[in-house]
Amino acid sequence: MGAPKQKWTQEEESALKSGVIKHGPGKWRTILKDPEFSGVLYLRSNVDLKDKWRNMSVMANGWGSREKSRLAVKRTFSLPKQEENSLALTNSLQSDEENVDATSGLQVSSNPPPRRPNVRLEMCLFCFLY
Amino acid sequence: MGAPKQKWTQEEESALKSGVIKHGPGKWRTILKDPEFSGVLYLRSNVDLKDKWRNMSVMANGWGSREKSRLAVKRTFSLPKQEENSLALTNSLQSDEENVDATSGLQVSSNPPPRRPNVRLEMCLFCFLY
DNA sequence: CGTTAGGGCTAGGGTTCG
DNA sequence: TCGAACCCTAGCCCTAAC
Repeated sequence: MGAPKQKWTQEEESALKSGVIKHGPGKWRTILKDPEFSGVLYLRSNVDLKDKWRNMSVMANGWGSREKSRLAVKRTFSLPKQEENSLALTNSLQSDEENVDATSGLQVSSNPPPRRPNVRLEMCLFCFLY
Repeated sequence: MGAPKQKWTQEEESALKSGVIKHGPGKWRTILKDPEFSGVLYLRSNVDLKDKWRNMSVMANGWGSREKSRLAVKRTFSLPKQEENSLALTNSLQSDEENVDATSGLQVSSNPPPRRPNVRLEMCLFCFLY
């Protein structure tokens, strides 16, 4: 196989973070085409960016489920209405509850509506911490 | 601790080998779901299959009980050529030239593997020798 | 058509057990 | 000490939805 496994370098991670801060999470293609990052990420696909961001986000909140802590923190919470470019980092982060899958009501905010960019809390959280 | 370490039986090993020959190495889930083998391997996971195949391959290469100095077994022979994947068990290891990244067809057997991921040389070798 | 979100799978390193 | 069995998870693939 020509590409055994392409590990992410520090530079690539940084570029990805910067890209997310600049364009917002979910804008993988946009980040990729941004001349500011394309030099570093030129051998990554938009899907790669998405996957890497997912991994980074997981690490950012759970920090290693080394142990047995079945955290399963499936925060499917979406942030209430928010624009692409400006990440609402000023939101208060609700303390982690034992949220049992939010199939029940428990909408975070007053705007559960049609649909939104699907910005997960952990992503913003990571953004916050980076 | 509740996990007494389940040693592989001869039947299981045979089923695994047959599965690899039929579906190709790397298709652990496929092998596991194949009714032909699921009866024998029903208490193994796809990861178990992968791990067992790794051990078997190592032994087949003779690296097993001789010197651990072979850290260089970091295979992935970066041979400029192909030597990629060839589950051409029905014919000899074909030596076609293969472009680096292409997802060219090249189906080998009548059972077209939609796409063959990494088939490492040692695996084929083992397959060949078994 | 192109893109993204999310689930699923594998590869490979690491760890445990015998 | 060594090796087989098992765990962890980054990276990658597949698919649906749009």
